[in-house]
Amino acid sequence: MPPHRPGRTPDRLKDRPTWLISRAYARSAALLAAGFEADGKGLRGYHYRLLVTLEQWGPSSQADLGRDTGIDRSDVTAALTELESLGLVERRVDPDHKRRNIVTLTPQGLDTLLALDVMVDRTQEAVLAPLTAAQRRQFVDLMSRLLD
Amino acid sequence: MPPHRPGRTPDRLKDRPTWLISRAYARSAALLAAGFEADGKGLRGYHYRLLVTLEQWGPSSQADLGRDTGIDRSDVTAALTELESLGLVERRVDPDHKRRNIVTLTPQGLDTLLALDVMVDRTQEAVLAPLTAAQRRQFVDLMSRLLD
DNA sequence: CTACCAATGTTGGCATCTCCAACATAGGCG
DNA sequence: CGCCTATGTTGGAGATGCCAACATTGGTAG
Repeated sequence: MPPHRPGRTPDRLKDRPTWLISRAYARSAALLAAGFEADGKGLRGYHYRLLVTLEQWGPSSQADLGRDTGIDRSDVTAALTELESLGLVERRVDPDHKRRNIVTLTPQGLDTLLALDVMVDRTQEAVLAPLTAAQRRQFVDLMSRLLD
Repeated sequence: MPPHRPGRTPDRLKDRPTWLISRAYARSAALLAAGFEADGKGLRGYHYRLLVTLEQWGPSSQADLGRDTGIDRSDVTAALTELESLGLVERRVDPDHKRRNIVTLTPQGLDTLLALDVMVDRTQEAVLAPLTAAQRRQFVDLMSRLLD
């Protein structure tokens, strides 16, 4: 996976945040995709985000999962169907609000999440490799501000 | 355009560089897409990257353009065909290396590029809005290091 | 209480970006 | 001369992100 062999990056681009962000995303997404691929269960970023969110806040509605993960309602539906067919989550109708589904993480779902965590952490290391520890802290700080 | 109303971002995600990068990319890409859309010529990021690169280094082969922009050869071909049909670039066979195309920016292509530059610059401002001037410099510096 | 409005889950579709495989052609190099 | 590589092209694929439309369900304003 050769993410942009640096040919000759034009001046107009090389300092533009949108360009830097898009290049960093390309690299980071490729590394993550390779990690998920190596894992072999056919899961992708959307599934991981959903598992993480369920572990953090427990049973949630699909709409909440969408807001928490930044995934569109329709894509939440599709990803959950896949997770459900793998036995990693369960869906049931909320008895108090019949229009709502309550999604629950299964024990197998938690196991899978913990295994993926290891891979994801290794990927962070690979992405941040060029930075010192202090620079990494700065990076996380600045990126967090950017998303406020 | 509501890019991730911050529902409740899980702790596992909120400090992970890959997560931050993907969220920043989603926002930045959406802003850029809106800008291209408003511009109305049906151009997208690939076209802009190619125009910029041609302006910077003059006539180039498609393979060089691909390396410079991080765009796959096949996608360069498609995007150039669109730019050519709009009269923004010209393609001709290199007389010295008949397997190679030399791509040239037309005057209309330059005009279009300059107009897009204005929009793209405004977008940088929108993306970096939450940061101070000093933080913006830090951000560009750290992101550049990340891509070395 | 009723009528309207909002939220939810679902289906289906679309655009962009990225990458890959295969092919024919043309040059370079042993 | 024969092999290997670079180039341009075609066709395909997957991941991400969005949007529209719909039926259902709840809440709320009148």
